[in-house]
Amino acid sequence: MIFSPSRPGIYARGTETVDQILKAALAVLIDEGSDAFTLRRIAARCDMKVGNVSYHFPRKEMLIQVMLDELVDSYGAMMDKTVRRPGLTAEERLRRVIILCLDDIQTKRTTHLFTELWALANHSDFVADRVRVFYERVHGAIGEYVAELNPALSADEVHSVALFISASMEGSTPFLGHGKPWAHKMPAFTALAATSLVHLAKTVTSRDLAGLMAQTA
Amino acid sequence: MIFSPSRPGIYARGTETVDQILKAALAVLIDEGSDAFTLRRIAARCDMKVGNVSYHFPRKEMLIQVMLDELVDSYGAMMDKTVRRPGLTAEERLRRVIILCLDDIQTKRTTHLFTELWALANHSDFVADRVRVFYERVHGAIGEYVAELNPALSADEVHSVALFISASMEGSTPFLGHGKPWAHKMPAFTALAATSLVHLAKTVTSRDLAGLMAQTA
Amino acid sequence: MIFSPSRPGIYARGTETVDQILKAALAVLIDEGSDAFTLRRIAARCDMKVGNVSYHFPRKEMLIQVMLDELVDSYGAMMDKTVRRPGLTAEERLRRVIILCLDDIQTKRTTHLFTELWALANHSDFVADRVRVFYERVHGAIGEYVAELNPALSADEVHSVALFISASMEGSTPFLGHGKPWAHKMPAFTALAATSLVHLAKTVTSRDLAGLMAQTA
Amino acid sequence: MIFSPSRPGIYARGTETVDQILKAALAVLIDEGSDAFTLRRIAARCDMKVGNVSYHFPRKEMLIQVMLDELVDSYGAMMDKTVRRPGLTAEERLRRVIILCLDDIQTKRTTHLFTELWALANHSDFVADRVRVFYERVHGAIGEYVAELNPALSADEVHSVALFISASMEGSTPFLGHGKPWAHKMPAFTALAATSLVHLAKTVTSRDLAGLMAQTA
DNA sequence: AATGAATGAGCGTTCATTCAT
DNA sequence: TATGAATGAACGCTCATTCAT
Repeated sequence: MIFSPSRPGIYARGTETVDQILKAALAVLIDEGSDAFTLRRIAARCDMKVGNVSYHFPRKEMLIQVMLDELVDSYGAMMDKTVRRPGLTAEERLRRVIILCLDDIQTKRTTHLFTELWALANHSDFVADRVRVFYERVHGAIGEYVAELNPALSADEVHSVALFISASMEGSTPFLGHGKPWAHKMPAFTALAATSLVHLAKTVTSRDLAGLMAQTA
Repeated sequence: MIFSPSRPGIYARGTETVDQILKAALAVLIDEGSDAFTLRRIAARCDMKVGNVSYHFPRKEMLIQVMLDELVDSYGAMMDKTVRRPGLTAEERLRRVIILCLDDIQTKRTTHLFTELWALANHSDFVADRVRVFYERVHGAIGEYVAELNPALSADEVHSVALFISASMEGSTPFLGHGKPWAHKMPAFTALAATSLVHLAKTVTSRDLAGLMAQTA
Repeated sequence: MIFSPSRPGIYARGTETVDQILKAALAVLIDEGSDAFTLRRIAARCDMKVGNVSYHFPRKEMLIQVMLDELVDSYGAMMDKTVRRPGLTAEERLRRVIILCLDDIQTKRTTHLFTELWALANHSDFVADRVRVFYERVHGAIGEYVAELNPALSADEVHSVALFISASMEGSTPFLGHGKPWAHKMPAFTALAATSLVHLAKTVTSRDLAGLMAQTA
Repeated sequence: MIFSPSRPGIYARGTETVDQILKAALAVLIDEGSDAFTLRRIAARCDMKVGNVSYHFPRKEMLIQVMLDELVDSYGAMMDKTVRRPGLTAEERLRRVIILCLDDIQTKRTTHLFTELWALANHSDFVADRVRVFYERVHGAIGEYVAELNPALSADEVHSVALFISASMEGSTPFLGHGKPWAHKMPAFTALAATSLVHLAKTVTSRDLAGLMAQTA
């Protein structure tokens, strides 16, 4: 017996196969994009036949859902593990989140994956929901530090600041992400982000968040 | 000229039919996403037959290229028109750019379009190039005001700051764009962005941009 | 130009192709049965590619519907043409209908087709409807002669007699139809049917149709 | 014995599992039609896995054969039990057969099953054979009464009359069977059939069966 | 005896593209 | 210029069957 029966399921081969399919599916999405996200390419990527992929995931939709669930979990776990270390000040923790995120954005995996997910979320309620859940977690973590650094802010204001901090980081993806035109400027970007976003978290006031209804036209 | 010289004149942009096709194509991409971006749906959208779309754009790729060229032009023109008004200070202009961008991000058109383009740019050199050209223009404009507000910065530093400002705005797309989970918080986001990014432009120093090599793991 | 442009449609080839497809589809249903009624076999039968069949009939259901509509029409036309001849008595006309039907039942086409349709009608409302419409026509024609031969019967009684006559004939299909075990006894069957059903039409009374609620249990 | 001797005993009809499968298979054929007659749906219907159905019936064909064998047996037994009662005249027995058959035809089971079998018999020798065997039995029973009621007829003539009587009844299936358009007229049909077919059996002559070669066009 | 896993063939359908009209 | 017709490839999915467990 080659595979360890560490997962649910009677036969070890089955759960191993499911893992291979999920891994291959993610790889296809990352390496070839959502246009190429077909059962045939996924099957080819893990040396299987289409029918077998269909056997384990009777609907393509199911494969996508399991894949995204695991993906969001793994990103959440990564964040928790790296950030929630004892003995660090809120400021230091916020700085670490920022650096962690921007480092991660430089990976091909994250650059490609999240741009695909943002696009898919436009027309898929399921993807939109998974993306929302993930960022709720991220914004929640960032918000904790903001609240600690700036106790005068209301919960809603804290969330707005967290949104801004997160957006400032995520917005680097199409500019400085993997393979993007200004990827080489990520060090400067990271330095600026860490400094200015931490400074913002500490100094932002309710007034800054209560501008007039912003309109130009 | 990219197109085969055997059909001269076809791509004159004023042509009624070609314009209809391009308009329909953009509408499909925005309303239905890149999965649905097929010649059939485009043709249906402008009451034509598939064959006619294929006649005017012998390769689907050509349609995408012409469409994107026009798109980038139109976005660039919009920006120029709104921003480059006489009699405004650099600070006011920068503030206006920020408000303009964030307003625009709230439209379905921009929210859907740019998320799609960021994803397509992962695997299409042409899309990547058009996106790059567009943002070069945006960053150039922003950089002008930054340089004026903060003359101590080098050209490269100005560009880094412009990148950060632009990223902070673009990053709002998947969070507060059209139909996104926190769209209702765009007013607070805009107020915060206008205040903090203008402040950043005025106060950032070379030191802020020269942090240690940012690494965690 | 090979084909005459006698049918609607801009190009003659198209309507000719549609005819070929319909002919091939019917041939597959007759020769291979409803299990083999697939686009691929239909296409193969008329030397086409699957995509072309799909082009002319975007949904398989459409192909079935057009095929059945034409089929019912053609059977109806056949019946009308052969039966409604001038200068014949009602009795002679009824006899001719019977002989015509039983002759027709001996063809492979009719034997196979109607047994398939009866089965398909169990689970397809569309097929059930087409079959019903066809037999309404048949029963109507038979009823005319019955009413003339037996003026004492009410319209409903006439219909009941027509149903019986028609059922007596149709019931021969699985026994004496093409390739069926007792096909060789069709002459005797026809003689008996012609004699006894005409006799029935002339002599049946309201009383014969008003038996007690027939139950055995 | 048709089945491979390498798995002796599997086909003992009393086996619980095999019985469940056969029952489920029949139910699928009746309720969903031959299109839906797949191992998957059969397995689902008896809460088994496809593999288990395949284990008990290594070929789908075998399942069909065993199912049909049992089916024909059960119909034959039903007929024998109900009809062969002591102390009845031949005429009364014939009347009972007619009523029994027409009652039975009104059940969903018989309506659906026999229409399916007639169609399947077109392209399956095995089905054709089972159907033939079943009707031989029916025609034999009917023929007994006909012979008794009409001793002047030869054996072949008796068979022809039995065929006609049986066909008259079976032909009601697609018209007045379960869910068919004129199901509500079955009482009148039954009354007419009982009266006229018994009358026919008693009065038919050799001459009625020896018509000219029946041909029209 | 029963099931999970896997395969290869086939299904209806959609696609971009070509070509004659 | 515009369209009907046709093609070949690919799509997600279902099927009967095989085999190791």
